[in-house]
Amino acid sequence: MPEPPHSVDPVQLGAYFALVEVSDLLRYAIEQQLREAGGLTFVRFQILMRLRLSPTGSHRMTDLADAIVHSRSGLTYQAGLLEKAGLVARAPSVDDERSVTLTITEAGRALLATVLPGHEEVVGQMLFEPLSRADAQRLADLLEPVRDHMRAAPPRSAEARRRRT
Amino acid sequence: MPEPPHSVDPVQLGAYFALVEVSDLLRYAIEQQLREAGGLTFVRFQILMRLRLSPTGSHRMTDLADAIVHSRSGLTYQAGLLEKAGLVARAPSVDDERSVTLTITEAGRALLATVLPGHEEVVGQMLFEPLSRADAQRLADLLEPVRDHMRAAPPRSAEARRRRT
DNA sequence: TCTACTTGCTTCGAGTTCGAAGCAGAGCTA
DNA sequence: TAGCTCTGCTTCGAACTCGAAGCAAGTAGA
Repeated sequence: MPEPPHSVDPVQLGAYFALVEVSDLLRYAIEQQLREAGGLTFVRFQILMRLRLSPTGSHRMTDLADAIVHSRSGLTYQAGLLEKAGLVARAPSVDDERSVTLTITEAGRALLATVLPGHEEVVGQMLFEPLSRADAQRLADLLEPVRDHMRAAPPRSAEARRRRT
Repeated sequence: MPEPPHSVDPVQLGAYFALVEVSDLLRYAIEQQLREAGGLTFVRFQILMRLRLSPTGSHRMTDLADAIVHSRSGLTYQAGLLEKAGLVARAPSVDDERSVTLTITEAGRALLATVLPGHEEVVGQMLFEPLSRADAQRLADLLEPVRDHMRAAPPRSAEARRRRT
């Protein structure tokens, strides 16, 4: 007896495709805006944002790498660029000589302030214009558990997997 | 009188952050699986899938570029790799001598067949494990209008914008 | 405390992306 | 049909990403 052709749930498929395309187009639009408004990429913007949101204005390299970029080397590169641009200061950590602490500078905060209104506008127009407040709430309620699930479950990178072995 | 510090709607912020992180982690997990299962990247996988879904098994370069990659040159590069790997055939279009038509080969279909079960498993585990069927439906219902809105609204790329001018 | 392992970051090379520039085929207007 | 413009793709250089390898600082066990 022939197997049924193993069709995937079309609802899941629709959600999956929409998610991929939405995040792809959103990211692309964001990159455009950040580039034009302040010569930033999305990755650098995310690093600055994370630093700014921290009470101390700083983070260790590793923590940023895990959160934003999928490799340490990638973060080293970006940190170098941000430092060269004066948006961030790099210093060895006090407690651990190996560790490097990144701190956002005043120039970094200023650039964020410049760029943020446009950023919010793009996100608002692209993502939230077709969504009511209730829709946004529903979207958050759906995606936040998924995010937590993803964070918990799998090795985040081959590097992390290797280290874990 | 001082302006209120212009706080963004925290619900929207949560949905936005969750979306970015979910799609980022999902994409990364997918890349891993595709690489290990068949030496594919997500971009190449998407190109093959789109070709396979077409009744003729083929598409023009431009259509693929608009859908998957944000530049023509990026697609030229990927098409070259896929052709070299024998997964795709490249031929000038019949009706338009400038245009190039990409067609998936038997080898391409076979590779997709090899890779797809694992792909579905990853997506199922990462994205849909924490979601009920009804949740998946809700997610699709939320994101599909957003996707349509994004497709309609803005120039997709600087290249496209320039062309339009 | 000496040795072996682990951790945190950097350097390097390979692969991928984009936009600018360029070329050739198609289409339009006089 | 000659000349202009537009369109479709490619080539090129610059920027960015990753994983492997390497180094130095910390940690744990004998």
